[in-house]
Amino acid sequence: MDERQVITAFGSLAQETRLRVLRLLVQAGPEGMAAGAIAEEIGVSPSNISFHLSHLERAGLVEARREARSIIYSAGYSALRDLIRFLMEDCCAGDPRVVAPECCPPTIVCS
Amino acid sequence: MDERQVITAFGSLAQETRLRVLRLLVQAGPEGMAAGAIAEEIGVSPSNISFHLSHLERAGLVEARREARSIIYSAGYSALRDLIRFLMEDCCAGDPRVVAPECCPPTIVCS
DNA sequence: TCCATATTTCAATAATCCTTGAATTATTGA
DNA sequence: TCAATAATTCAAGGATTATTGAAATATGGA
Repeated sequence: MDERQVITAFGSLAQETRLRVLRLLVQAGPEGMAAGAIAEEIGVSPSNISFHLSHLERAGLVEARREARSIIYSAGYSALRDLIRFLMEDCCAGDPRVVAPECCPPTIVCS
Repeated sequence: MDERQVITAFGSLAQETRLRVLRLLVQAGPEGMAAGAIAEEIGVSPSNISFHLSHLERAGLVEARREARSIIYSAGYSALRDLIRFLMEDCCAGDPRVVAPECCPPTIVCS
């Protein structure tokens, strides 16, 4: 993941609708949700959700698959992982002497 | 950390100069760096680095302290932690049955 | 106090991004 | 094939944001 992709990804997350969509999909899990269901849940128009889902997809933060008439979106967990890695890379110059609890991102697990 | 703060924080990271500054400061560790040194390292004007450092500070992503004539900036590690937590909160609906490696952010430590 | 250093603030321009509704495409079932 | 559903694309607007250089503020040393 290069700098340009990371900037696009953070740009995606810096917007109310998209941030809500991504959290919704993170919570929904790998099964994902249809575009229409997302739009209804978030409370925006079809055209608007499409715009924001495209943005998130270009950033790699969500994945899309067709299922009958619907398009199902799910969170791009690996991109989220890469994003965090990019930010914290070589934290504290990798020097064990300055490693402190405040330097480290949390360990988060899904349960 | 509420939604508005999170959006401001991601907005901060969605810009080349600020992203580079934050990574530089994450790597520099808690000691931090003077504004002028950051500007020189990144290659931007004093006025420009000041604009971006203010943005990062408003977002809570960096902290500032005065030391003689310089103002020293350091990474706001706790805000970074909160950001990740906000994104991954209630991942996969907290259902252990759907927990999979792809749902979890990485465990990153500083060395 | 006076000067040099370090950084911030300000105003103006340029660029980017979000929203809206209408039109378009793709899929399914009658 | 025709109609209905699901989603995307397009163009125009209004709003937000980045960049620049000049002026202003704050600090430390002579």
